[in-house]
Amino acid sequence: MWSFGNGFGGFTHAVKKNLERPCDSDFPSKPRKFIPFWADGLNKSSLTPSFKRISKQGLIYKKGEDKKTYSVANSASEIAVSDNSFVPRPTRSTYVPPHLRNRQASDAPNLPGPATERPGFSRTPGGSQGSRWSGGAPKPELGRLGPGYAYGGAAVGRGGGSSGWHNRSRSWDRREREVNPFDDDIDDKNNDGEQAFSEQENTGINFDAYEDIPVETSGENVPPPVNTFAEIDLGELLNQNIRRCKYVKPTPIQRHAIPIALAGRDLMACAQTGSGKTAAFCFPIISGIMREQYVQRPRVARTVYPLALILSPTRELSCQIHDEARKFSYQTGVKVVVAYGGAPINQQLRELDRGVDILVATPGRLVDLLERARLSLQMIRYLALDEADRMLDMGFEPQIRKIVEQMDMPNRGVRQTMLFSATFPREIQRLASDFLSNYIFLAVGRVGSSTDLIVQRVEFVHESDKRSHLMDLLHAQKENGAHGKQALTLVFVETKKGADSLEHWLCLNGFPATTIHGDRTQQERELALRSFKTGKTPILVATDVAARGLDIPHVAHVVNFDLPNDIDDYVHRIGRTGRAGKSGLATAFFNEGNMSLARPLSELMQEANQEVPAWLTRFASRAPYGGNKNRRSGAGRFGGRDFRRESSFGKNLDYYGGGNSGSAYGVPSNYGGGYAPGVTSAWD
DNA sequence: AAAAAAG
Repeated sequence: MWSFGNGFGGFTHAVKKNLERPCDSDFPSKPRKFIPFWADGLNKSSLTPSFKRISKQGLIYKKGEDKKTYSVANSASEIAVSDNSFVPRPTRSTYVPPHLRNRQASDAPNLPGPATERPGFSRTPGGSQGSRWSGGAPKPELGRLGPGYAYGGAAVGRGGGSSGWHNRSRSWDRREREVNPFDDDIDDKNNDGEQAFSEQENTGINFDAYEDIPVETSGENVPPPVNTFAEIDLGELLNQNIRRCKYVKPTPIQRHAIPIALAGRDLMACAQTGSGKTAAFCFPIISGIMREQYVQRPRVARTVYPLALILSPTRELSCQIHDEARKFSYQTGVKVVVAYGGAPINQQLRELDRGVDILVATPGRLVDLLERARLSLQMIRYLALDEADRMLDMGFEPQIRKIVEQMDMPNRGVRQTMLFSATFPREIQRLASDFLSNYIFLAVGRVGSSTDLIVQRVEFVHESDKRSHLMDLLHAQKENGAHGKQALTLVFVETKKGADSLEHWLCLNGFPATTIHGDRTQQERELALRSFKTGKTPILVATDVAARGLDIPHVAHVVNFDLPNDIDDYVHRIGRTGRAGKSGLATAFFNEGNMSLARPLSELMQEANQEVPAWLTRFASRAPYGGNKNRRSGAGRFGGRDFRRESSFGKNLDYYGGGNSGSAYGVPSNYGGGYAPGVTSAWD
C-alpha cells in the first residue's frame, strides 16, 4: 500500500534540466517576505512574536480510563482491517485510524456536494478568470458540483485550457490522481496479503471512553473543543469524505485541534500517530482552502504556488500523509501532491504542473524544487510539520529553517503554522516557537500505542549475545504463534550496516527477514515495507527511518536490538506495535552501552506500569545527573507540556495543582520543581 | 555517533 505512484514509473530517464527556468529575479536571493492580500487583517495580534503571558485556561483533565481508551482506539483499527476482508462491521460507530481508512468498499458515491448555505463557504458560482488555480483557467465544473464547496478544477494543466478533474480524468488516459482514493484495491496499490490478517477479533468501539483522555491546552483564548464533526464547519464535501472514511466522531486530538486550526491559530500539538493526527491538520487545511473565494496565484512560467505545505521527516511518512490527504480532499477540488527524494523527479514535476494546493514533501526534495524555481512558497497559508520535533532536531533544523525562513514563505503570523508530534522536548519547543506566532499548545493523552497496550521487557544482553538471544526470541515466538506463522517482528538496530548484516544473518538462519534503512533505494525500501506488511518477510530489520509515524498494522513485536540513545526514539519505536487492538510486545536488549538510558527507561516503564528489572533500577539510581532524562546530553527533554509554562514566566506556578512537569510520556519527574509527586500527567 | 533528507 505504499504508493510510490509518483516514483517508479521510469528510472531510465535522466532528470531533465529545466531550460526555461525563470530568471533569478523571480527568486530573490534575499528572503522576500510576501504578505498576500488575503492575509491582510488576518491574525493581526499574532503578528507580534509569542511569549506573551500565557493565561492558564482550557485545561481539561481527567484521570483514569486511559487504558480502556487506548484499547478502544486500537480495536477500531482492528475493525477496519477486518473490513478489508468483509468481516461484518459492528454497528457501533467506528473510529478508523488514518492508515486503514482506504479499505472501504468501492462504492463511495460520486456525488457532488449539495451546497449548504453557509456564508463562509459560499462563493460566486460560475467560472471566473483568475481563479485560485495556477492556470488561471475557468472552473467548468462549478455547475456540476454545485455552488457550495465545489471547487471544480482540481488542477489546470499549464498552458491554460479549462479542465476540472473530471475532464482531466478523461483527457489523461493514465490513471488519475483523483480516482476514488477509497478504492485501494482497484487503484495502483497492492493490497494482497493483508487478507491474511482477516480473522482478527472484532470489537465494538466505545467512543465514550475517549472523553476520558486527558487533554492539556495552554495559550491565549483557546477555542473550545467540539464533540462532533457536525459542529464544525468543514464543508459538505469534506464531510462526505469523512463519512466515507467511516470517521464518525472526532478523536480527542481532532476535537481540540480542529477548532483551534479553524480559528486560524498556530498550534503545537502532542499526539500519537494513529490518533487521527493527520486528519487533525488536514481537515482545517482542506476546509480552509475550499473556503477561499478566489486566490489569485501568480503566473510565472513553470512555477507553482501551493497554498499549504506539509513536511515530514521520511519519504514513507510523506506518502502516508499524501494518501490520507487525498482521501480527505476527494472531490473537493483541492489538489494534493507529494514530493520526496529517491524517486524520479519528473513525474513529481508533472503532478505539480497540473496544479497543487497542498504539497506534502520531505525537506530535501522540497528545497530542490524551490531551487529549480518550479515551486514557490509565496502563497503558503498553511504550514504543517509532522513529527515536528524530529524536523527541528539537529539534523533537520537548518533545512527547515531555510525552507521556512529563508525562502519566500510568508512570515509566521501571516501563514498559519501547525506542529504535530508525539513527543515535544522542551528544547525543541523553544526552537519551534521561532516558527509560531501566539500559538496554542495542545497535548492529548496517548491514543493507541505507546505504553499501556504494550508489554515492555528489558533484558540484559551483552553485545556478543544479541544475535543468539534474538534467535531465541524468534523461535519462541514462532512456536507460540498461530498457525506456526511468524508474527510480524520489527527489529530496530543502530546502524544501516548493522541492519544489513543482521538481515543477512537472519536469512542465513532460516528467518525470512528484510531491511529498511536510508542506504537502500527508495524502491527497495518500499518493497521491504510491503514484504513485511504482507507477512512475506515477517521480520523487518530497521533503522530509525521506520521509527516514526509509519502505520504498519499487525506488528506483534518490536525488538530494540540496539537501544536508541534517546528515550523519545524509544517511545516512537515501540509505538509501532500495540496497534490494531492487540497487545504489543516490546523487547529491549540492554547492556553496558546503554547506561544513559537506564533512568529514563526505568522511569518510563514505571509510569507505564511495566515490570522494571531490579538491575535496571540499580543502574538507574547510579545514572549521572540523577538520571533525569530532561537533563541528559545537555538537551532538555520536556514534552507533553508547554515549555512556556516552565521557562521565563511559568516557573513555580502550579497551574494544575501539580504534576505534569515531566516528559511527554507522563513520567513523573522530580525535576522542574514544585510539582507534587505522583500526580499523573496529561500523558498518563 | 547515527540516522534522515537532494543527486
